[in-house]
Amino acid sequence: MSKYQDIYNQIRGDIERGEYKAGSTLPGEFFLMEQYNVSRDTVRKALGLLAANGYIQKSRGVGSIVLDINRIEFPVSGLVSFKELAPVLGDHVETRVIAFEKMHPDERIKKELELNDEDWVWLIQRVRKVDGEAVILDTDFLNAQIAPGLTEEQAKDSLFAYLEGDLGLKIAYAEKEITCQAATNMDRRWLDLKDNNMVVSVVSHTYLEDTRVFQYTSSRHRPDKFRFKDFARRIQKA
Amino acid sequence: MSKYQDIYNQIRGDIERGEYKAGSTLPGEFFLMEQYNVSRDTVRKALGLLAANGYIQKSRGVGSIVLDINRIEFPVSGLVSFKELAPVLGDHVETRVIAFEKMHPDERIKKELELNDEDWVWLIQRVRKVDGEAVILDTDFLNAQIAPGLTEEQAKDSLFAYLEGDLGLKIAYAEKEITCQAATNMDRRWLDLKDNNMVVSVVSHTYLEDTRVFQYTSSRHRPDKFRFKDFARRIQKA
DNA sequence: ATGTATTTGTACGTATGTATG
DNA sequence: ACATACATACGTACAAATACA
Repeated sequence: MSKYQDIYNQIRGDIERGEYKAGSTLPGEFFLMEQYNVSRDTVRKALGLLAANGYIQKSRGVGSIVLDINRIEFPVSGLVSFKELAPVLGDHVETRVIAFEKMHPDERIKKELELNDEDWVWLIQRVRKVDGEAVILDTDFLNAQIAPGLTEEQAKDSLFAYLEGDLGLKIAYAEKEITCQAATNMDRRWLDLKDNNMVVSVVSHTYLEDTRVFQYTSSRHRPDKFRFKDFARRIQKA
Repeated sequence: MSKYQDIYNQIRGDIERGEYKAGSTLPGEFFLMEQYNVSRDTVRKALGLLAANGYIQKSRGVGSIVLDINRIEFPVSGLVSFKELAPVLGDHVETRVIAFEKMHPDERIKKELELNDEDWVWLIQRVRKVDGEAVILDTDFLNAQIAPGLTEEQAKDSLFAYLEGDLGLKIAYAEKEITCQAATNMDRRWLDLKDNNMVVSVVSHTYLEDTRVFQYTSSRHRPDKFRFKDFARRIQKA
């Protein structure tokens, strides 16, 4: 862990614990330099992370203003695994693995994961229950060349933990697309849809640091249980 | 415009025009220093912007790899006004203003915009037509203390252009929440919902650089025309 | 209205660390 | 073992926006 990440985590903790209150300004950069005994560059990198993640708003001539973190609740946006998200969703979260097999990709998956006919993929389907109701149906395709020794236990626990922790892979970024779609028979079979005839579809491609796609996921949500929160900064135009 | 923003825009243009091809690596930081005759710090700030916006993936010991920008199409995520988004949505985009008045806020709006009883807000309702179909119903509440002289013409054109251009306000960030909801009578009255009985709701608070909320918006979309794209980076854990 | 201090932003330079190939 | 490339961290100087006396 680098110095600026340490300082980021410390200040973030201070904000989350309310030691820096929403609406107040943080100590200035030169003060923080002394407090942490680092250069201004290091302080500014830490503050940059805080700004990017919605903890502060920096303003020239004014200072760094602490934002109201309660309003944002927690990053349901970003790139976070279901397991990491679970504490936010509620107390009773379960995952049931309904399919787990190694197979050759069909045309669609070959294209999504940039594979050839002779390559292998893992197909993993999981139903997520929150408070006893099946509300999310995840279908994952993983490049099996990248994660050859995957087990069903790991799929039930957390794919990300296995890939990052055990394999040492670096998950870098993802593209997601959210749309609404008519419920399919699969949706009706596995989800407690009640009288909903639509689902919210979140399709994502996940990439490693070397820019290889390793995961293609379709996540289908019961609409009344779907919620996506986003924190977006305005990009200055030319 | 600062040097690093210039360089960001130039390299971004080169990527969008295909002069740097997806999968290739950009020239190294030291090469770019010479090419643009700037310091490494300046080059790295430009590359940092490119990485944050999904144009490149930086990798230590390897270089900065150009990502496939066609896949992402264009930032439907982020903080972008409807007018700025229009070119992406299609050729025939119209806005009709169906309500425009200055009023006192009710309890709900007072809370959302952090106002008092005696304050004023603008209520603006707009229907967005894409290819002849009414698919989005926007309801905006604006702090009228911040934008006193707003006109219906400006509301029809672009609120952001007025606020940033004419008033010189700095729009900094927004929080958005996406959910699905049952269609209301208002939705059915103004939108071409066909046989949809739900809408996708995007509720957002928009903030100025001094962290004042100035806009609270409810944007209701016909589900089959709703699409949200997101580019998310993985945050390294402690 | 003016000047001064404060605060963040930009830009430059240098050195060393770390991962990759 | 070596060269290459990005990452971190230190330093300095000045610019630009804001706040306040």
